[in-house]
Amino acid sequence: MGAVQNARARARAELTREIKEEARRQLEAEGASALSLRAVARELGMVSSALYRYFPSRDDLLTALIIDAYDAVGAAAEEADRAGDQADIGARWRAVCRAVRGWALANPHEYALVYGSPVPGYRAPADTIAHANRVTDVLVGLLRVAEATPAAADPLSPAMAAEAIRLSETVLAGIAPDVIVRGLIAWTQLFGIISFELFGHLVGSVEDYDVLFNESVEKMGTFVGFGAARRGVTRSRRR
Amino acid sequence: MGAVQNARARARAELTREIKEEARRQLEAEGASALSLRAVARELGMVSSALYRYFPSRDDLLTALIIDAYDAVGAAAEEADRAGDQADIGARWRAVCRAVRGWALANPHEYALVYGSPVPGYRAPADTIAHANRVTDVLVGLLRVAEATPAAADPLSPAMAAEAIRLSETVLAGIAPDVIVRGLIAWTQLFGIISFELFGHLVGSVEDYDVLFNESVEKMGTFVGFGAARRGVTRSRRR
DNA sequence: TGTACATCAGTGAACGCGCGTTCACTGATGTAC
DNA sequence: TGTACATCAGTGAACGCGCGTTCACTGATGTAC
Repeated sequence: MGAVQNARARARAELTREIKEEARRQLEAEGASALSLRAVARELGMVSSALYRYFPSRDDLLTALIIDAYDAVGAAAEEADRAGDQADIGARWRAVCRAVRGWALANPHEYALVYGSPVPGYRAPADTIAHANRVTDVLVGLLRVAEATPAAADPLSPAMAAEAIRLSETVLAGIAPDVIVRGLIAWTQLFGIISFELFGHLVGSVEDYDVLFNESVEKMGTFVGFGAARRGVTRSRRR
Repeated sequence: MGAVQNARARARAELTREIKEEARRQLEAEGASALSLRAVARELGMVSSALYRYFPSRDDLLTALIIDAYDAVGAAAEEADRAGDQADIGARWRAVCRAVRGWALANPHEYALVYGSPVPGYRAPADTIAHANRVTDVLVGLLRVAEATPAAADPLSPAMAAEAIRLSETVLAGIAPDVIVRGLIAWTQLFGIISFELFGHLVGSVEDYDVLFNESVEKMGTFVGFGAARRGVTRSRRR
């Protein structure tokens, strides 16, 4: 257990990383279901059976990639959230949305791996959940400091109110029910528009996806109740 | 070219339909990339090479399934739109949204086939576009009769306004720029929330997805500007 | 510091599998005269 | 209505391929005394 074994351990960690990197490269080229242990091994100049020293099966490699993807998008969102003025909730919302989309555009197949169709024949193990929650928790952090909207103007249905109140008393403690619901709607919209862009469903409508995305972020930010002075901020940022 | 050849042609059409049906069944079981000509043939009691009389390649079969899926969701939306009071735009929006979700829940793998991650190694030919547009056109029809919102209260960014004006003068003639943008946002939200539900990203938040979906439809309907008396209608429908 | 032993990474062959596609063929169905 | 010919659906064997996983093995790296 001295420095020498650490050397072996370090070599192991290094190769594990390289395997995942190569697997990620193949993901970009072919998609998740085409990911092949043999091809990864071939590319690394190893024999396919050697990979079993690092991952007990193909599915475990896939799981590792999924966890990495969730971690990457989560980290991107966290970083964007921390970067700016913490008091400017509108700016934080914008930054988080852009970070998620930026990561998705830079890593389209990893995005598809976790937010697209589930990989056929693959069941995600429970330990992916914590990693999936990282990015969600960033939104929850924002909702916690969002201004409560005048709910009376547009009340929730009784069933929805009951659900939202339950959440606001447990996992989402401290967030107004109306804000929870609006947050969920904005959150699904965010991933909806990113998926539509990535998967080609915006072709033939708008031409400049940046412009549409930014507008969408603005309007949904207002919808949730992220700040009022947002317009001015946005305008000055845009120029 | 008499009744007799029609018999042969009918047999051909029948088997073509059966092949697609079986393929769809396998889609449900395994996902798109696992769709196998040999398995389809096996299940139909044919030899695999016989399928080549009906589809020139596996990709062509996949294309046929994609076209059918787009047609099915499009038809569901059209029918829902036509079913109710044409003057009640809010009710039509609700009906269309529920029809899309209903179809998606009933045919999750077909939904994933067209709205999930693109199938690796497969390029959709151009003739799928017309079918993809069917469901979109239903939304466009609604936007055409939506009340223009008081745009001055929440103006579009200059770049967005330019894009939206271009659309309102060409493919989306007659629809106010602000309504176009809000329609796009609501549309991506609709598919975003359906995808999140189907792909398991709502697990751990809300429990009753029906309730959340309906609330989302209400709020996004208001957002776009589909009717003002919607609340009353909704409430009475819900009971 | 030196030696005996244990751990571990990587090899290479093999198993058993399913896939898409091609091709020459048989026999049934339809057409023309 | 009957016959010669053309069209078409479906067969069965084969090609060439890649896959995940197992297993007995070699040799290098690390550990204990």
